[in-house]
Amino acid sequence: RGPGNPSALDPDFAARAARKGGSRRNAWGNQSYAELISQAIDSAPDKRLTLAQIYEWMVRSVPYFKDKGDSNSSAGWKNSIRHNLSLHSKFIKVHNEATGKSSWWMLNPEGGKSGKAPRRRAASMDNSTKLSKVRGKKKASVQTAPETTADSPSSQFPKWPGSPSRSNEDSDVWTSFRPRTSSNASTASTRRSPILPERDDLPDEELLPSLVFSSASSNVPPTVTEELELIDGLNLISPSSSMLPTQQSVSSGPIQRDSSFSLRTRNTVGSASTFGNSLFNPVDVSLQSPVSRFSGPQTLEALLTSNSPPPSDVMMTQVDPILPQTGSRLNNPTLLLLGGQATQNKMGPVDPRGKPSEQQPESGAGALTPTLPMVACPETTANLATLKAPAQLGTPPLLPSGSPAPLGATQDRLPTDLDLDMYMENLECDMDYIINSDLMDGEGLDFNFEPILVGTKCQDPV
DNA sequence: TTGCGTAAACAAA
DNA sequence: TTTGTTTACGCAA
Repeated sequence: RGPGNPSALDPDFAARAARKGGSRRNAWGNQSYAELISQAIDSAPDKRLTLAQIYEWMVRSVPYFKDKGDSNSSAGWKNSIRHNLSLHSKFIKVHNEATGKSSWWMLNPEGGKSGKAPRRRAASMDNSTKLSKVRGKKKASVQTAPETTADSPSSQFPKWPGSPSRSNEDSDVWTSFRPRTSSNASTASTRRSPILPERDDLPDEELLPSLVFSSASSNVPPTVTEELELIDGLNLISPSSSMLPTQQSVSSGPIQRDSSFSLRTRNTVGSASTFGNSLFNPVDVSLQSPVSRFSGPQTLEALLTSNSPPPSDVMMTQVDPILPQTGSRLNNPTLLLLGGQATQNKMGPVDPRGKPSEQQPESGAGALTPTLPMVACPETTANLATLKAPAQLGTPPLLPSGSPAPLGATQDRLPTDLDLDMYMENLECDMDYIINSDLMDGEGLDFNFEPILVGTKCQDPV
């Protein structure tokens, strides 16, 4: 594998190499593929292009590729195009509802971490690498029955296009999407297809909450469903990210979607202009130095103590949603988590999935608060409390060996891996609860349960 | 070491 | 076949 001798396989290599002596980095100029693709997408009226359209743009707009549109000579650079699209988190794939059409490719409003997707073979086997490997393996082995069962998470996502109670007129372009990474996540970045079945590939800390919401959203009235979808979207990037909303915001921008999600997101973000004309720069700044958004004691204090919604734009933009393994990113969610905890008494149950980073601002906006407690298992809340309380006292008995590195207001900061553990625990509880008290009961999924009863169930899930 | 270009394996549509 | 993901390699800065 791999090109031993590029010139042997790349007929343009010589020409390119020849020009390297000059000012050109590549045969077509100094722009990288990623930059060209960005340019192509940016030049599109809708700020989105299919792969084929990107090809077309290249052939049309880049002299070097003008005579390389035929399949004979295009394999190489098209492969590179695809490679770059997949590789860079700055590009996001958006499901194209039109049948037979390939996905839309858009620019990640958050800049995609200055291009590189977080799942490359950077450090040897960091979290992202592990995740990607796991995901890759799963993809190869699992990938089962996407969109099959009625109650599978996927069955709910097709609703996204129509956005139940909203306009359907644009359903063919309504593109539910998620960060590839998540990445999400995500995560992991990853990056994931908008198709929900890929949630099966999510690491547990992401999968579980997703299932929670999926189960809920597929069994609630449309209006509530929409709310939950919103949360689900948020949750996809949880426990700490805010990418999806941002992307939603952008997707609703150029695509002109009429969705409460996007509207709310805009409101939450504070100003859609954040991702308006310049899709990268404003957010890039926050990405490059996310902590700086919190460096101000006022902001931090507000996060930790204020009952009023903190600056929502901070909440929605400060975290890098794609790099859950990024320490700088995790710091913020940790703070946010604690911020949510700090306001727990005032605000009621804390989302067990540890995403007060979304909840808090949303609660302030009154948008999500009613729905979040629905899946908040009191036990997990209790666990959270038991975990958090000592931590807040500066004695983290349940903490892994990591040192919290207390400093000032951040003395509550927990080790990042603890965060994950906490998520896991909380999520497990959610799952147990959902499975045992709802799915197994066969009583339908009524999430409008009483917290007290829920607490009982959670205490003894079996 | 990192970013980039390139090739290629592989899978899904 | 096209699209998309991922891995691997070599090169240059």
